[in-house]
Amino acid sequence: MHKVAEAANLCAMKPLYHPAPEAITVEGILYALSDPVRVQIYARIVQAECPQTCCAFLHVKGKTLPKSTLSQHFKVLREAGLIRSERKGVELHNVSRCREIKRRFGPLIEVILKAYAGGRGPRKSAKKTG
Amino acid sequence: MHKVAEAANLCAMKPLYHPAPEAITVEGILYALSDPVRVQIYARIVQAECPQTCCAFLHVKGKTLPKSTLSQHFKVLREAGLIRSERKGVELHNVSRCREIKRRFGPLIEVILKAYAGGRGPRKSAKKTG
DNA sequence: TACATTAGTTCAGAATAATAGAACTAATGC
DNA sequence: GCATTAGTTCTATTATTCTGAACTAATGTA
Repeated sequence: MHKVAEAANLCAMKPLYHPAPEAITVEGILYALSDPVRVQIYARIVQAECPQTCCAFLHVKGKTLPKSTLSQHFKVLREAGLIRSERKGVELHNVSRCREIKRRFGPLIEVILKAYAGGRGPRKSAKKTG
Repeated sequence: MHKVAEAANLCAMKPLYHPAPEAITVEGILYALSDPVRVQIYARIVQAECPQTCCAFLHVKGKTLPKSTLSQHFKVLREAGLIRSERKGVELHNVSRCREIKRRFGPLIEVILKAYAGGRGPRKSAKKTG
Protein backbone atom coordinates (compact mmCIF):
# COMPACT_ATOMS: atom_id res chain seq x y z
CA MET A 1 0.00 0.00 0.00
CA HIS A 2 1.21 3.42 -0.83
CA LYS A 3 -1.35 6.05 -1.51
CA VAL A 4 -4.63 4.35 -1.60
CA ALA A 5 -4.46 2.77 1.79
CA GLU A 6 -3.01 5.86 3.34
CA ALA A 7 -5.90 7.88 2.06
CA ALA A 8 -8.32 5.27 3.27
CA ASN A 9 -6.32 4.88 6.47
CA LEU A 10 -6.20 1.12 5.93
CA CYS A 11 -3.17 0.17 7.84
CA ALA A 12 -3.12 -3.38 6.54
CA MET A 13 -0.48 -4.63 8.92
CA LYS A 14 -1.60 -7.07 11.57
CA PRO A 15 -2.45 -5.14 14.70
CA LEU A 16 -0.20 -5.69 17.69
CA TYR A 17 -1.78 -7.60 20.53
CA HIS A 18 -1.66 -6.03 23.95
CA PRO A 19 -3.36 -7.70 26.90
CA ALA A 20 -5.77 -5.63 28.94
CA PRO A 21 -4.46 -4.81 32.41
CA GLU A 22 -6.74 -7.43 33.95
CA ALA A 23 -5.35 -10.06 31.63
CA ILE A 24 -1.75 -9.53 32.66
CA THR A 25 -0.45 -12.42 34.75
CA VAL A 26 2.40 -12.69 37.23
CA GLU A 27 3.35 -15.93 35.56
CA GLY A 28 3.72 -14.17 32.22
CA ILE A 29 5.72 -11.34 33.72
CA LEU A 30 8.12 -13.65 35.52
CA TYR A 31 8.57 -15.79 32.49
CA ALA A 32 9.27 -12.81 30.25
CA LEU A 33 11.76 -11.40 32.72
CA SER A 34 13.53 -14.70 33.37
CA ASP A 35 15.43 -14.32 30.14
CA PRO A 36 18.62 -12.27 30.45
CA VAL A 37 18.25 -10.64 27.04
CA ARG A 38 14.65 -9.67 27.64
CA VAL A 39 15.31 -8.16 31.05
CA GLN A 40 18.10 -6.15 29.54
CA ILE A 41 15.77 -4.86 26.87
CA TYR A 42 12.97 -4.23 29.29
CA ALA A 43 15.14 -2.43 31.82
CA ARG A 44 16.37 -0.08 29.13
CA ILE A 45 12.84 0.63 27.96
CA VAL A 46 11.74 1.35 31.52
CA GLN A 47 14.61 3.69 32.15
CA ALA A 48 14.41 5.44 28.80
CA GLU A 49 12.63 8.72 28.61
CA CYS A 50 11.48 8.18 25.05
CA PRO A 51 10.12 5.20 23.13
CA GLN A 52 12.73 2.68 22.05
CA THR A 53 12.86 0.93 18.70
CA CYS A 54 13.60 -2.77 18.35
CA CYS A 55 16.72 -2.29 16.33
CA ALA A 56 18.19 -0.26 19.16
CA PHE A 57 18.73 -3.67 20.74
CA LEU A 58 20.47 -5.52 17.95
CA HIS A 59 23.52 -5.47 20.17
CA VAL A 60 22.80 -6.49 23.73
CA LYS A 61 25.45 -7.31 26.27
CA GLY A 62 28.14 -7.50 23.66
CA LYS A 63 26.40 -10.00 21.44
CA THR A 64 24.54 -9.41 18.22
CA LEU A 65 21.04 -10.81 17.95
CA PRO A 66 19.30 -11.86 14.76
CA LYS A 67 16.36 -9.65 13.94
CA SER A 68 13.97 -12.58 14.05
CA THR A 69 15.03 -13.46 17.57
CA LEU A 70 14.71 -9.86 18.66
CA SER A 71 11.27 -9.68 17.16
CA GLN A 72 10.26 -12.71 19.21
CA HIS A 73 11.64 -11.21 22.40
CA PHE A 74 9.61 -8.06 21.85
CA LYS A 75 6.55 -10.15 21.22
CA VAL A 76 7.03 -11.97 24.51
CA LEU A 77 7.46 -8.71 26.41
CA ARG A 78 4.43 -7.23 24.68
CA GLU A 79 2.17 -10.21 25.23
CA ALA A 80 3.20 -10.41 28.86
CA GLY A 81 1.87 -6.87 29.15
CA LEU A 82 5.23 -5.38 29.99
CA ILE A 83 5.54 -3.06 27.04
CA ARG A 84 3.30 -1.24 24.63
CA SER A 85 4.39 -1.08 21.00
CA GLU A 86 3.17 1.32 18.41
CA ARG A 87 4.07 1.45 14.76
CA LYS A 88 5.59 4.74 13.74
CA GLY A 89 6.51 4.69 10.10
CA VAL A 90 8.92 1.83 9.54
CA GLU A 91 9.73 1.45 13.14
CA LEU A 92 8.11 0.20 16.29
CA HIS A 93 8.02 2.52 19.26
CA ASN A 94 8.13 0.65 22.53
CA VAL A 95 7.29 2.05 25.93
CA SER A 96 6.88 0.34 29.27
CA ARG A 97 3.50 -0.29 30.86
CA CYS A 98 4.92 -0.22 34.36
CA ARG A 99 2.34 2.25 35.60
CA GLU A 100 -0.45 -0.20 34.78
CA ILE A 101 1.41 -3.11 36.30
CA LYS A 102 2.11 -1.19 39.45
CA ARG A 103 -1.56 -0.49 39.82
CA ARG A 104 -2.27 -4.17 39.66
CA PHE A 105 0.74 -5.82 41.23
CA GLY A 106 2.32 -3.13 43.35
CA PRO A 107 6.09 -2.87 43.43
CA LEU A 108 6.66 -6.15 41.58
CA ILE A 109 8.52 -4.68 38.65
CA GLU A 110 10.69 -2.28 40.62
CA VAL A 111 11.66 -5.04 43.02
CA ILE A 112 12.57 -7.41 40.22
CA LEU A 113 14.63 -4.81 38.40
CA LYS A 114 16.32 -3.80 41.60
CA ALA A 115 17.18 -7.41 42.36
CA TYR A 116 18.63 -7.79 38.88
CA ALA A 117 20.58 -4.61 39.32
CA GLY A 118 22.68 -6.32 41.94
CA GLY A 119 20.43 -7.32 44.77
CA ARG A 120 22.02 -6.20 47.98
CA GLY A 121 25.17 -8.13 47.27
CA PRO A 122 26.01 -11.27 49.22
CA ARG A 123 27.69 -9.36 51.98
CA LYS A 124 30.25 -6.66 51.54
CA SER A 125 28.26 -3.58 50.98
CA ALA A 126 25.37 -2.58 48.88
CA LYS A 127 26.96 -2.53 45.51
CA LYS A 128 25.57 0.37 43.69
CA THR A 129 23.24 2.96 45.07
CA GLY A 130 23.20 5.79 42.62
CA MET B 1 22.61 -51.79 47.45
CA HIS B 2 21.80 -53.63 50.55
CA LYS B 3 24.67 -55.17 52.32
CA VAL B 4 27.72 -54.76 50.26
CA ALA B 5 27.49 -51.04 49.84
CA GLU B 6 26.33 -50.53 53.37
CA ALA B 7 29.38 -52.36 54.68
CA ALA B 8 31.62 -50.36 52.43
CA ASN B 9 29.73 -47.22 53.35
CA LEU B 10 29.13 -46.49 49.70
CA CYS B 11 26.13 -44.35 49.95
CA ALA B 12 25.69 -44.39 46.25
CA MET B 13 22.93 -41.86 46.07
CA LYS B 14 23.87 -38.70 44.36
CA PRO B 15 24.08 -35.79 46.79
CA LEU B 16 21.58 -33.00 46.28
CA TYR B 17 22.98 -29.86 44.76
CA HIS B 18 22.22 -26.58 46.46
CA PRO B 19 23.70 -23.35 45.16
CA ALA B 20 25.56 -21.15 47.61
CA PRO B 21 23.70 -17.91 48.39
CA GLU B 22 26.08 -15.96 46.17
CA ALA B 23 25.33 -18.31 43.30
CA ILE B 24 21.59 -17.74 43.39
CA THR B 25 20.40 -15.66 40.45
CA VAL B 26 17.31 -13.55 39.91
CA GLU B 27 16.99 -15.13 36.52
CA GLY B 28 16.85 -18.59 38.08
CA ILE B 29 14.33 -17.50 40.68
CA LEU B 30 12.03 -15.88 38.15
CA TYR B 31 12.25 -18.84 35.84
CA ALA B 32 11.46 -21.30 38.61
CA LEU B 33 8.52 -19.23 39.78
CA SER B 34 7.12 -18.61 36.31
CA ASP B 35 5.60 -22.07 36.32
CA PRO B 36 2.17 -22.28 37.94
CA VAL B 37 2.77 -25.69 39.46
CA ARG B 38 6.12 -24.71 40.91
CA VAL B 39 4.84 -21.51 42.48
CA GLN B 40 2.04 -23.46 44.05
CA ILE B 41 4.54 -25.91 45.51
CA TYR B 42 6.90 -23.19 46.60
CA ALA B 43 4.20 -21.07 48.21
CA ARG B 44 3.07 -24.02 50.26
CA ILE B 45 6.60 -24.79 51.36
CA VAL B 46 7.12 -21.17 52.38
CA GLN B 47 3.93 -21.04 54.35
CA ALA B 48 4.34 -24.44 55.96
CA GLU B 49 5.74 -24.61 59.44
CA CYS B 50 7.40 -27.97 58.91
CA PRO B 51 9.35 -29.52 56.04
CA GLN B 52 7.24 -30.76 53.17
CA THR B 53 7.78 -33.99 51.27
CA CYS B 54 7.55 -34.20 47.50
CA CYS B 55 4.68 -36.63 47.47
CA ALA B 56 2.63 -34.13 49.42
CA PHE B 57 2.29 -32.42 46.05
CA LEU B 58 1.17 -35.28 43.86
CA HIS B 59 -2.13 -33.45 43.60
CA VAL B 60 -1.76 -29.79 42.87
CA LYS B 61 -4.60 -27.53 41.83
CA GLY B 62 -6.86 -30.45 41.17
CA LYS B 63 -4.57 -32.27 38.81
CA THR B 64 -2.39 -35.27 39.47
CA LEU B 65 1.26 -35.02 38.52
CA PRO B 66 3.50 -37.91 37.57
CA LYS B 67 6.25 -38.49 40.11
CA SER B 68 8.95 -37.91 37.54
CA THR B 69 7.53 -34.50 36.69
CA LEU B 70 7.27 -33.61 40.33
CA SER B 71 10.84 -34.67 40.89
CA GLN B 72 11.93 -32.34 38.10
CA HIS B 73 9.97 -29.45 39.58
CA PHE B 74 11.66 -29.93 42.91
CA LYS B 75 15.01 -30.05 41.22
CA VAL B 76 14.32 -26.74 39.50
CA LEU B 77 13.25 -25.11 42.75
CA ARG B 78 16.27 -26.52 44.54
CA GLU B 79 18.78 -25.53 41.90
CA ALA B 80 17.32 -22.06 41.72
CA GLY B 81 18.16 -21.81 45.42
CA LEU B 82 14.55 -21.48 46.48
CA ILE B 83 14.35 -24.58 48.62
CA ARG B 84 16.66 -26.79 50.62
CA SER B 85 16.05 -30.53 50.46
CA GLU B 86 17.31 -33.09 52.88
CA ARG B 87 16.90 -36.84 52.73
CA LYS B 88 15.15 -38.24 55.75
CA GLY B 89 14.75 -41.97 55.42
CA VAL B 90 12.80 -42.64 52.27
CA GLU B 91 11.54 -39.13 51.93
CA LEU B 92 12.88 -35.74 51.04
CA HIS B 93 12.27 -32.92 53.47
CA ASN B 94 11.96 -29.58 51.76
CA VAL B 95 12.15 -26.20 53.41
CA SER B 96 12.32 -22.74 51.90
CA ARG B 97 15.51 -20.70 51.78
CA CYS B 98 13.65 -17.42 51.81
CA ARG B 99 15.74 -16.00 54.64
CA GLU B 100 18.88 -16.33 52.55
CA ILE B 101 17.21 -14.90 49.48
CA LYS B 102 15.87 -11.99 51.43
CA ARG B 103 19.36 -11.19 52.61
CA ARG B 104 20.52 -11.06 49.03
CA PHE B 105 17.56 -9.77 47.09
CA GLY B 106 15.40 -8.03 49.64
CA PRO B 107 11.65 -8.42 49.40
CA LEU B 108 11.73 -10.14 46.00
CA ILE B 109 10.10 -13.35 47.10
CA GLU B 110 7.42 -11.80 49.28
CA VAL B 111 6.49 -9.40 46.53
CA ILE B 112 6.24 -12.15 43.94
CA LEU B 113 4.14 -14.36 46.17
CA LYS B 114 1.93 -11.46 47.10
CA ALA B 115 1.43 -10.62 43.45
CA TYR B 116 0.50 -14.21 42.73
CA ALA B 117 -1.87 -14.22 45.65
CA GLY B 118 -4.05 -11.81 43.79
CA GLY B 119 -2.03 -8.69 43.26
CA ARG B 120 -4.12 -5.82 44.42
CA GLY B 121 -6.90 -6.86 42.18
CA PRO B 122 -7.61 -4.83 39.09
CA ARG B 123 -8.99 -2.01 41.19
CA LYS B 124 -10.81 -2.31 44.49
CA SER B 125 -8.45 -1.37 47.27
CA ALA B 126 -4.97 -2.08 48.39
CA LYS B 127 -5.29 -5.53 49.79
CA LYS B 128 -2.82 -6.15 52.49
CA THR B 129 -0.64 -4.22 54.88
CA GLY B 130 -0.18 -6.58 57.73
C1' DT C 1 17.53 -62.81 55.18
C1' DA C 2 14.08 -62.25 51.91
C1' DC C 3 10.34 -59.83 50.11
C1' DA C 4 7.08 -55.95 49.90
C1' DT C 5 6.26 -51.14 50.22
C1' DT C 6 7.13 -46.33 49.95
C1' DA C 7 9.63 -42.20 48.21
C1' DG C 8 12.07 -40.38 44.98
C1' DT C 9 15.45 -40.51 40.80
C1' DT C 10 17.04 -41.49 36.27
C1' DC C 11 16.56 -42.80 31.51
C1' DA C 12 14.76 -42.30 27.02
C1' DG C 13 11.39 -41.18 23.69
C1' DA C 14 7.73 -37.95 22.47
C1' DA C 15 5.90 -33.38 22.64
C1' DT C 16 6.79 -28.61 22.90
C1' DA C 17 9.25 -24.33 22.67
C1' DA C 18 13.34 -21.30 21.34
C1' DT C 19 16.63 -19.89 17.87
C1' DA C 20 17.97 -17.96 13.64
C1' DG C 21 18.52 -17.80 8.44
C1' DA C 22 15.80 -16.69 4.47
C1' DA C 23 12.08 -14.73 2.39
C1' DC C 24 8.66 -11.64 3.16
C1' DT C 25 5.71 -6.92 4.12
C1' DA C 26 5.32 -1.93 4.86
C1' DA C 27 7.00 2.65 5.02
C1' DT C 28 10.01 5.88 3.21
C1' DG C 29 13.69 8.07 0.43
C1' DC C 30 15.62 8.97 -4.03
C1' DG D 1 9.71 2.57 -9.81
C1' DC D 2 13.67 0.92 -7.19
C1' DA D 3 16.54 0.79 -3.08
C1' DT D 4 16.71 1.00 1.87
C1' DT D 5 15.28 0.38 6.51
C1' DA D 6 12.53 -1.85 10.22
C1' DG D 7 10.28 -5.49 11.53
C1' DT D 8 7.58 -10.01 10.74
C1' DT D 9 6.69 -14.64 9.36
C1' DC D 10 8.08 -19.16 7.78
C1' DT D 11 10.64 -23.11 8.49
C1' DA D 12 14.15 -26.09 9.86
C1' DT D 13 17.27 -26.98 13.54
C1' DT D 14 18.20 -27.25 18.22
C1' DA D 15 17.23 -27.33 23.03
C1' DT D 16 13.77 -28.10 26.89
C1' DT D 17 10.16 -30.18 29.10
C1' DC D 18 7.17 -33.93 30.13
C1' DT D 19 6.28 -38.49 31.43
C1' DG D 20 6.08 -43.70 31.54
C1' DA D 21 9.10 -47.32 32.76
C1' DA D 22 12.77 -49.02 35.11
C1' DC D 23 15.58 -48.06 38.70
C1' DT D 24 17.77 -47.00 43.76
C1' DA D 25 17.46 -46.52 48.75
C1' DA D 26 15.28 -46.89 53.11
C1' DT D 27 12.25 -49.23 55.86
C1' DG D 28 8.78 -52.63 57.48
C1' DT D 29 7.44 -57.37 58.13
C1' DA D 30 7.77 -62.14 58.73
